[in-house]
Amino acid sequence: MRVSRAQMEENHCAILDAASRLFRDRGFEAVSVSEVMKAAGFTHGGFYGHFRSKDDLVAQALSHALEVHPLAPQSPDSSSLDLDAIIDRYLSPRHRDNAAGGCPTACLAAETRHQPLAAKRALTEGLRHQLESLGQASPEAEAEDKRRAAMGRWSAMVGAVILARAVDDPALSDDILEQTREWLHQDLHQSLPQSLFQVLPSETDT
Amino acid sequence: MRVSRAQMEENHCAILDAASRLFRDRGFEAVSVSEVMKAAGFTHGGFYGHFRSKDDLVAQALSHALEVHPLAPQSPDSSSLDLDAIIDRYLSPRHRDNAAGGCPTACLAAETRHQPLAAKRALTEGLRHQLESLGQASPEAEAEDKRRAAMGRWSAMVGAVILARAVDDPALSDDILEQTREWLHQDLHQSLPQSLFQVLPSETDT
DNA sequence: TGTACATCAGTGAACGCGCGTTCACTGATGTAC
DNA sequence: TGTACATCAGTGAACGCGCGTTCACTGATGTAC
Repeated sequence: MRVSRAQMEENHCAILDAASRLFRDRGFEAVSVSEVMKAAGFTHGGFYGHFRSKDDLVAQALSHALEVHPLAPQSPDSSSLDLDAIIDRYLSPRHRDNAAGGCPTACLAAETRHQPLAAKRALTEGLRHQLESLGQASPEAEAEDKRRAAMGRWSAMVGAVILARAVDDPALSDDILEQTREWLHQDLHQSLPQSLFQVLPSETDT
Repeated sequence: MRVSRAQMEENHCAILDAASRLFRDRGFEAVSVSEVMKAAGFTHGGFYGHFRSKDDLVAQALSHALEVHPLAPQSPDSSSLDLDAIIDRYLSPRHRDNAAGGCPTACLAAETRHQPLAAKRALTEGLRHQLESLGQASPEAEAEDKRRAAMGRWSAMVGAVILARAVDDPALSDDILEQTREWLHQDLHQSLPQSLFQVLPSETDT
């Protein structure tokens, strides 16, 4: 049952797609090689024609997921990335409930701590891009402030989705998303007129 | 080799302590029942005299860890919980590098998504306490604002530690902790003179 | 362009291994007298 | 208080199971002529 080279590449991609979804939904360890192959439409035997090991699949699937899943939808006019919209989208019940199709970082970053170097490297690379995107979308004036805000906001976004997913009580889960969302919006609109706050201390002194 | 009732309770606690450390260090799935028993100083056979299943251990160990590990050290004068100090402690390289003895939420919240109800319930309960503590330590005036800030800050703290631990590059890891720390401090000191910002808009108008 | 054959992507049975769990056994504890 | 015995916490061999991985095989693909 040999298959054309183009078909094989397509199959490889199909395996990565299936793995990416299954891993995000249930974690690296809970998903078996056989399950991934079955989800992609194959039997488990062919696996080692595509990957050296399960660890190799984990690293490639993570990298694949992070490439395919950009932080923000590429808008037509690329300069107007709306940070408010990104935050609302990310911290929505819809995203929380759709782990399989959602942000790989929120699903897999914590697990990646226990994975071999290659997976960690893939996550690190993806994280750099996410921080870059978020930094570009930040209203802060200085590059240093953009970077700081990107790291703080991204930590809060990822953390909130992780906590909202782990919690048993739906009301608390919704609240974590909603309050973190509003807290970030508040911070965002306070820091918009950045120059104002540097004037403030002298004003209060007089 | 029967053992006194008091001794048995002590042993039960020793197993929970061992499990709590091992789970935080390497995750629920990567640690076997045998390993936990060995670390506690026993053989694996005795396990089912203490727990109904591994799932039961997971839930009890998580609950135990969250009880033993309070968010803030109980200071002598309990009203002066220093939020700055809590943030610095939590987002320190020392905490990042000491997962086995660190905050259970940062280590296990993400994994708890894949665990049975009992574990989720334990985490939910622990999270409520952590949010309560953080809310009490918050400088915001209104209860609603305290709660919102507690959720936002806690998401950022947990998220930053998770990301810092997952990343391969030590410089980036340090940076995530440091920038998130400073970002939270900034937010904290901006929101301290809360009443000031309500006056601000009218002042800028004149 | 058509034929003959080597290549190799995918199949499915089989492997060793470590997991969670069970159970007959041991011997110190707790208790009845 | 001292003795005889039932209880049961902990031991360690054994279990079935699913995992990651291997390999002889199949048959369509790619190629040499």
